[in-house]
Amino acid sequence: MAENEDRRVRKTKKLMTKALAELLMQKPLSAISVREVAELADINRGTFYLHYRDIYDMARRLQDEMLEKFDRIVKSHTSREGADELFPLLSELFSLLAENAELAGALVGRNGDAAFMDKLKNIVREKCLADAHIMLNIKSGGEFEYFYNYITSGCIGVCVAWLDGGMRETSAQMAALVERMILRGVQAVS
Amino acid sequence: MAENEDRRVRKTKKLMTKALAELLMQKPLSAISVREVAELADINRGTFYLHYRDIYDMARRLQDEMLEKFDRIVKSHTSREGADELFPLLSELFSLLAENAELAGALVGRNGDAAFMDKLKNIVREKCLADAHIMLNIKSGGEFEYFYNYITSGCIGVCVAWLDGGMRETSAQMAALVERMILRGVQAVS
DNA sequence: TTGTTTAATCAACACTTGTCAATATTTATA
DNA sequence: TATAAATATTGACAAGTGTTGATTAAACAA
Repeated sequence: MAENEDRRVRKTKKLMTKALAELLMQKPLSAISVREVAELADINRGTFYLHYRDIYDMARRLQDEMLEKFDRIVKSHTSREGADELFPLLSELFSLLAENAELAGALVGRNGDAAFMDKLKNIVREKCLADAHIMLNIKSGGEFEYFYNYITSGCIGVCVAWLDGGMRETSAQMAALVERMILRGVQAVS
Repeated sequence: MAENEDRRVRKTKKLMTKALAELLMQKPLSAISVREVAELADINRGTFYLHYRDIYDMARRLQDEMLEKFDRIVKSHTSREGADELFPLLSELFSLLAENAELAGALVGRNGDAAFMDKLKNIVREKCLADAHIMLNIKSGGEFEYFYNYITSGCIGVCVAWLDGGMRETSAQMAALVERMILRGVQAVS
């Protein structure tokens, strides 16, 4: 038991997830039927109901799994003294995205769920709130809101572009790029 | 045009909302069908689709409306100098609940949506974040998280109890009660 | 008040949903 | 390997879904 779940379960879920991700690239969740997912995943429709209550339930649970992974990484990079280096954190996050490129792209893309992105932003917000006074010289207060919205929305935009463009850069390259943009803005490098 | 919508639309939506609220008191959203709502509201099932895409769409939009009203009230009580009196704000919020007792009770009750409550909390959180240093002597930092979670969860609990118990107290009484509990704790009054 | 616009109803439709019991298959493990 | 346990498949079912076009009724504006 590699993942605490029957191999068949893992396989089935992976197939269904891939199918949902593909469909989400084409149309919103409300227009996707269980039948479509099952058909595209090439599993029996009844099998779907062995794992999820309905399409919305499936989407919500996949979102939650992603959020949890995301959160775990962010939290693991909170050193006791306050802030730590940005690069290792970003690097891990981009690796997470790369490992789940299809799903992540779908959740955050054209037909993504705004509520999901809000939750993502809030995780980053917590992190910023905790580190802002050390990591960056932001005084908090009104400025902080703009600061964190800028970073989170900007990052999501960059991630979408990266996933959309076929992930030509490595996770490390992306992490370095984003770190630089956060800390120094978008001035051209020599 | 009293509300910028055809009177028939207002009537239909009110009926559907009431029906959904009643059903939500009995079972979770995922177990409620469009047919049930239409039947209980005594409208044609087709009419439902004139207004909402499906059951989830309906619930989400009702939630959003409540959140917006809630937010508007909270924001309207942010004076320029920072914090203002707690009582008038609470009073308005309890009036809002009273005006929408059925729906509010359903959204926040046994079969309520955790995500909805989270959003509610976040509105209060913003408010607290803005006023904490003046309104109360909280130093921010770690304490703040506990502080605001205590207040928000506590308030939701009180509201559920109030709506559940048939709203025997007036909005003003509830506002006064909650204000006292927030500022001075739950010591008995003479 | 009258004419125009908009909303609600109704019946019908092909399709999807969620569930079931029976069965077959895969997995873990003794 | 043989066995028990867990998972997936199949086919079938009643119920619910979302949409349509034709019709009726209500609301609005001049």
